[in-house]
Amino acid sequence: MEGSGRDSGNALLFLTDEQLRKGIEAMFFAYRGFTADPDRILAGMAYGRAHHRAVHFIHRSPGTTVNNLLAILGVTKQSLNRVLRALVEDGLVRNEVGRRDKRERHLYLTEAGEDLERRLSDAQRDRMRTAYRAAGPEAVTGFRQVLEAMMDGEMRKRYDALKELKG
Amino acid sequence: MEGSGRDSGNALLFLTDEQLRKGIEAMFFAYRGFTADPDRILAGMAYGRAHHRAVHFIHRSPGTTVNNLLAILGVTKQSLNRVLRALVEDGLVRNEVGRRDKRERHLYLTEAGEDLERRLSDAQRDRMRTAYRAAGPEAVTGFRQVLEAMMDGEMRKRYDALKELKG
DNA sequence: ATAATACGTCAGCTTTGTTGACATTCCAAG
DNA sequence: CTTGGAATGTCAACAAAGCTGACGTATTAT
Repeated sequence: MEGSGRDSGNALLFLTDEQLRKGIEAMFFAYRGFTADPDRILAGMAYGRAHHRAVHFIHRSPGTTVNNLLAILGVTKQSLNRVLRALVEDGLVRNEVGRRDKRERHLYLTEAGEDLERRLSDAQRDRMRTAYRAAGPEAVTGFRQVLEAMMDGEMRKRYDALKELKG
Repeated sequence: MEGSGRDSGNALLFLTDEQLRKGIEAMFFAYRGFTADPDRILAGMAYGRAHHRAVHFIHRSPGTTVNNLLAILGVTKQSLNRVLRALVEDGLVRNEVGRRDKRERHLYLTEAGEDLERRLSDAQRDRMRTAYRAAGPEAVTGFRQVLEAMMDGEMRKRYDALKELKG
């Protein structure tokens, strides 16, 4: 039970097409796992992944505006509005007219919203934690490095902006 | 090379909720980048991500059956059939009745199919390569370790099965 | 002979994205 | 104060890609 391929021969072996393909497939299958648990929770209710994302980022940046959320999620306002309307109607999200700029709507989770967020992120964090623990701290560092290098320019900015908030 | 583990205080810092949240968000934004380039290519044609996935796995395992593909992609046959029909009609995928079991249809890419596959995977590989190069070989190892630990059981099996093919 | 498997297909539904058009509210510049 | 543009909300129509359920047809297995 041995080395399972230490790439020690060629220093650039990790850049071969084969290695890249493996990375691509790993990304595909892993993303499945990444979303599987929240998806299961949401399946029963009338919600989907889009609702999860909205709830996540509102929880993360309470008081964020619709436009902000739009840019982070990278969808159209019509698409987001549908999701947001459902969440507001169901009492998970609260809508507050801006004090300084009354055109803006600031978004907050209600208690029920925070409850759902917690259920979803607990499930997702559990999987992430298990994966992190199995891989170890150095692997985690590498994981994050590769992911950050893989982001699109615009998304990378958003990610960095988020990092500054609580990071 | 073992040195990682036992910094008494912070040894488990990578398992805090904050660290896990960062990982979750990195995964979200990175997946955006991961699919962005193929999406752009496919946008013009009448194809989408589903066609890309089908083409990818047929290229990767030529002669695979419909059932096989179904299990790898984790979708219903109706959903896959819609995609496959379009690809066959457009002459990108070839359909061959099984020699041993005539119920099975073995799937192959035509030359046009291989062309598209190459265009798509070149784009995706380029981004992956850039990310790999920026992060370095050790980061890549960690990246893969975390991803593999994040997969669902069933998907993990499929991923491992694929690995053995060209491993 | 019968049951199970592999595949295709029809019909209908859901989620989540898209455009385009249009109204409202409001800030800010002239 | 008027007006242009920004931020938001909403309507309608549509598309991609998933789903369930039902049914048909070869083919293979029992």
